[in-house]
Amino acid sequence: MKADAVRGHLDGLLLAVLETGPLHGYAIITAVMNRSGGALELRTGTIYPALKRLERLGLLTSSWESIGERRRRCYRLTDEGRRSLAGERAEWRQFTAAIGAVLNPGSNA
Amino acid sequence: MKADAVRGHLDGLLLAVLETGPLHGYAIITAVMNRSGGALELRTGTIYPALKRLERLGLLTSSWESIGERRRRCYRLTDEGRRSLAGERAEWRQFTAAIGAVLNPGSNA
DNA sequence: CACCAATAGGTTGGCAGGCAATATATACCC
DNA sequence: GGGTATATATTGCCTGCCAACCTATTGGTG
Repeated sequence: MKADAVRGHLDGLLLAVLETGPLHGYAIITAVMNRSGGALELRTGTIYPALKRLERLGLLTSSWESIGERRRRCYRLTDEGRRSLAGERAEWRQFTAAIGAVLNPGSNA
Repeated sequence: MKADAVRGHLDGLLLAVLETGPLHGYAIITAVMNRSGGALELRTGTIYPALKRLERLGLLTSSWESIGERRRRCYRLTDEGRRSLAGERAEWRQFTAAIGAVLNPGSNA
């Protein structure tokens, strides 16, 4: 997978892996990697600023969690985030339909 | 469709609409728009530099065509371009599979 | 005839946004 | 003590598409 591949679709990915329950940053990276079968390897420089932005937009909330001396920032979806995720999914369908139609005309896939 | 949507997939789109025969720039724009059902409206500032780049890479050749006083630059796929198109299609499948798996887990679509 | 929309080709500057690089710290195993 | 995995975070860069702009021909409408 070429670098920069998730450009424009990152928010949806982050919201999607948080749908089933709160996760911290590092777990989000591994979740995206596992779900994509290893194809998508997000970097910290990619997700931390993005998570911050999504929180500022009200789509996420975060809170510190302590495991002994260890600290994690745990992110969870807000209701607004859930609505936004639905929108991202709809946009994804339209996007793949549009590009797919040009790239593989007559495949109606 | 949000602006910037084709980011990273433009080359494939251009190669795809040229697959069935040579076209000039303006026709490429309308071809992409029609095939996508009006979803993708490319700008001249998007395609002309891209076509130039693809020609430099050897994936296209171009030639001037005159209709009376009217001039058109006609682009056609090279064999290398055809091979590249096959690659773009393969990458597109992998890309949609990866993002789709994260966005809609368990849908195996 | 004047005017406008459609057709046709092109350039330039800007900027969003993901990435590489870098930094820090704890936990665990050998 | 050293290496790897876990965990968070910032900075600057670069890619690449877009908006805005420009020129010119053609054809239709009032």
